[in-house]
Amino acid sequence: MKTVRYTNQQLADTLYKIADLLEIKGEVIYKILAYRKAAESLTELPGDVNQYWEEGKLTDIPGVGKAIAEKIDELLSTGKMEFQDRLEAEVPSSLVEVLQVPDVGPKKVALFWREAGVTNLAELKAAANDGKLRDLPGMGPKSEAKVLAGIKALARRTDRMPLGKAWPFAQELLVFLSEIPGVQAVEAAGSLRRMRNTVGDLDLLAAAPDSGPVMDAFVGHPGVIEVLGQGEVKSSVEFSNNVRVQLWVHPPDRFGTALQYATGSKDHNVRLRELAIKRGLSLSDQAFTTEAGDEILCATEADVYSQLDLPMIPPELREDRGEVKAALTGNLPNLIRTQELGSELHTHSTWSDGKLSIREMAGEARKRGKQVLAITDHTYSLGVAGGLSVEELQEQRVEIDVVRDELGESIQLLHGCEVEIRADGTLDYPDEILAQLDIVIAALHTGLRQPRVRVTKRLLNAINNPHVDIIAHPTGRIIPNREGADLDMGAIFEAAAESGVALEINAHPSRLDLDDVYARQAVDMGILITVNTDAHSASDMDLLHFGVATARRAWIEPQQVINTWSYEKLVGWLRSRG
DNA sequence: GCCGTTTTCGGCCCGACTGTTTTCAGTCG
Repeated sequence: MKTVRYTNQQLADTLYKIADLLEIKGEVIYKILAYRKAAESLTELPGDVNQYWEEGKLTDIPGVGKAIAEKIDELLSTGKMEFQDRLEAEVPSSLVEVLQVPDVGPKKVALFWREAGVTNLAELKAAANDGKLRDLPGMGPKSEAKVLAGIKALARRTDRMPLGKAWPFAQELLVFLSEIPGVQAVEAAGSLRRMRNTVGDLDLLAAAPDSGPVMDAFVGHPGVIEVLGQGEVKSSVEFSNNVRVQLWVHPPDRFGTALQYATGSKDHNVRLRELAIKRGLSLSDQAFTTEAGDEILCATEADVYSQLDLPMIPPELREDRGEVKAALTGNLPNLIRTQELGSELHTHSTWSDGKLSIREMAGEARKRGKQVLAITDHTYSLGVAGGLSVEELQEQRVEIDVVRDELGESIQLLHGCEVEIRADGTLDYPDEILAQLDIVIAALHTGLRQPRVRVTKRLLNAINNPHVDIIAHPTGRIIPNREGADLDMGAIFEAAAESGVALEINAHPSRLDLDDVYARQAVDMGILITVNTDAHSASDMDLLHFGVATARRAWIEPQQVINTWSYEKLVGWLRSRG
């Protein structure tokens, strides 16, 4: 009998904590890594862990074997885990916060705990201030000062930043780097290059024959407030906006291995190293090395992959989600590209909360090479966004027709709406009004905190309405502050597959909703995807590539996304839906 | 503790940087 409900994330957090405590305790590293791997796997799991548990399929989760499955089972059945309780009796769990301090790892935490009686952050700070750490083995005045600096850094450390913040800042720094004399190439690496929806530290690379002057110029950037480290190959700094940036500088003939290494992900790189080892090679950020000790240099990433007899794997796929196997067997997807999206199907005008008129939006869309633009303003329940009444919608239709006449064939305008799914699950316009529109998008904006069953039912109502063509930003999450609604995604996907409605990947970097994991699950079930900017202004239209990146992370190919279809095919599909 | 197109046992990436050391340990990515 089930007594406790844990979300995937809560369970993952428990496993992460166990890993931290084991590490402080001094367990063998591979046991710790196993717990972390299982935790990471849970955070990425598309389905609900409770369902795996109910079906007795916990060990189907990658990284979850017999031992961890038993512990999860105990926790979900009884709400307790004896292993964890015993561990916490042995190692104070408040030491986990001490482990968060930069430059303080498990060995130091154990040292401070066992030798100086430190059990939490406050005690660590007091001990460092009192000069009690400097005389411990392996410590000294500099290390003690580093602990205090680390505590300060921890206090001001912000969480991972949204991609929408990291991206423009990285572009700015890349321009700065590219202008340093001697620099031949620059590139952003890390999770930014893989286009994860949030980014921790920025990882940047420069190719230059002589790294010294580049490093000097980098740490001398006017925005740098602290140099955390500076070496020949790597330097690390903190900027005044609290963003930490690492720069690697490699000679041009080693740029390929360096870029591949720095792009990650860690797990993807592990897979590549395994392949290298099978070929008698070891792979590092510097080069391949043969067993005889000879180096094989790679100037480009394509060289790195080709050395392993692999096609180039796009950065967005490098998450160890089967991409290496797919590459080996010639089954990499033909990933969608931004320029293939000829239609923008979710935009707003001054009729509701947009900044531009219909005429101006059409001009901006045309400027960006669009052949089709749908105007989909909010409906009246969403008062804060100036939603349209039925009468206003009819007036808007008149204006659409006028602009259509002006534009001729240069761009096709669709008249639609983003119809509100009300708190009771009904839609804002009656069916006969929806039927008159070229395209209907339905979306949740309110009542996102309703209980799972209720909020899921609202969305199902919309999916099952024959006039609804698209579900916009399905979960309603806002990065980084707002969790999405507690939806039963399994039920949502089944209904969407059945009704043929398209699910949106909203391209705004604060949404990216559906996320990559859900989107991949959706297309695997044959559900159509639409990628839209939800533009409220001209500049919003330039955010499309974030949505496309999310689609690429979901292994999505062009034909699965309705925005790539010809106008005729798109309209045919819309008409067939009533 | 997990895992298997060489394996059910024996692996599990590896190098840069820093501060403490006189050759290495800890941390990080």
